Amino acid sequence: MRQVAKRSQLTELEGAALGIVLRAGACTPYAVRRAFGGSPSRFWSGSAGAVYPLVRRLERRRLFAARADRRDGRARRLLSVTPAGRRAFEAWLLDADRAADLGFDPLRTRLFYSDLVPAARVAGFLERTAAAMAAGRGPPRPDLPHAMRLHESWCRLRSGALEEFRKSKRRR
Amino acid sequence: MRQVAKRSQLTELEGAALGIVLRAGACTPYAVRRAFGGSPSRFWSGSAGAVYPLVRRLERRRLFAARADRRDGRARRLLSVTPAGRRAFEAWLLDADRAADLGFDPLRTRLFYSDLVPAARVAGFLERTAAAMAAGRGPPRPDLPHAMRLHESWCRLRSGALEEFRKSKRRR
DNA sequence: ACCCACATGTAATGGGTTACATGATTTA
DNA sequence: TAAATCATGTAACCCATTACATGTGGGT
Repeated sequence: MRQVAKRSQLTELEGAALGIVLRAGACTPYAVRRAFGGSPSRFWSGSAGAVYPLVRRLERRRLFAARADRRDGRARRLLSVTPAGRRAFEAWLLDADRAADLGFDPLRTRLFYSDLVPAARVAGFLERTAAAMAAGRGPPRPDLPHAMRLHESWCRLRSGALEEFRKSKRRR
Repeated sequence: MRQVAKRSQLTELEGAALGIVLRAGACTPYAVRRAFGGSPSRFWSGSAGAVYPLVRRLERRRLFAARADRRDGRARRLLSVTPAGRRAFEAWLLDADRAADLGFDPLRTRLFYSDLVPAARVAGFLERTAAAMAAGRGPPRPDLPHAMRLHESWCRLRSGALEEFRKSKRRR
């Protein structure tokens, strides 16, 4: 899965990066990396090779502004979102067509093809998956109540879908 | 978002491609493209530049076998899955750790940052998104009942999450 | 005749991953 | 003092996207 991005439209990663800096008020590219890395999905890894070029890209497009800061010896750059950046962020977030897209779910993909594998092995797989989901990393940003509710309700719904699938297999 | 793929581990796209050919018994790379393109998510576009090199890759790794076929003038290649291919497919599908990953959902991402946008605009966005999800492309592969059930239950789940979020906003 | 679907591919480009490189500060 | 964390970046690689190129077969 890759980013789509018609000319000048923000990618998912870029939109999220603007959101992170907007929420923080101002922060370093490193903090953006941490925020991505703390996500409960491996698809938001926040690798250096992704984040630093992304930040430079958004600076060139005047959506980020950066100022140097070396209050404590460390040379860091503090990012903030420009007015144009905020407008781009809102346009990205409020795009209902992109929001409606089903996205990409490794569990859904596997269930879709699970009829091609012996049922006994699938049953074991479903059990292990349910366990891994339950044991999965805790909720991201416990400091943000709305984000926690969202994370919880998403996990609950996914577990629900998995249980529904297991029941329908047993019934058959 | 990019594929992860530790050396010799199948990517999501590769696993799904094996699944498509296993289900068809034998089919052309073009049919694999169609299958990807018919997916309800834009993240499975099935572009030529993705599928043809992918097929060659899996041929080199002896997971696909190809034979030429020109029964009706058209020069086509018929793919089949080798025994090693089936083993790789099962290992890919039965990977509970990868299945448990939350994946990548454009709606979830936007809800996560929605507190940064004026509530009135978010309300309109949620309504448009609900409408777009309802009007979205129909279910994929109505010929496969298990796939249809899965698709339906997944859409229902996402709509449920959206409604839950809207209610929690209204309560506030 | 023309267009659409079938069918196979390549080239340029974009962008994410892994791994590496460097250095300061904090903590065990 | 050694390790972890903060902090910034680059280089090689992989792979998906867009756009292009080429040709056949069937329907209007």
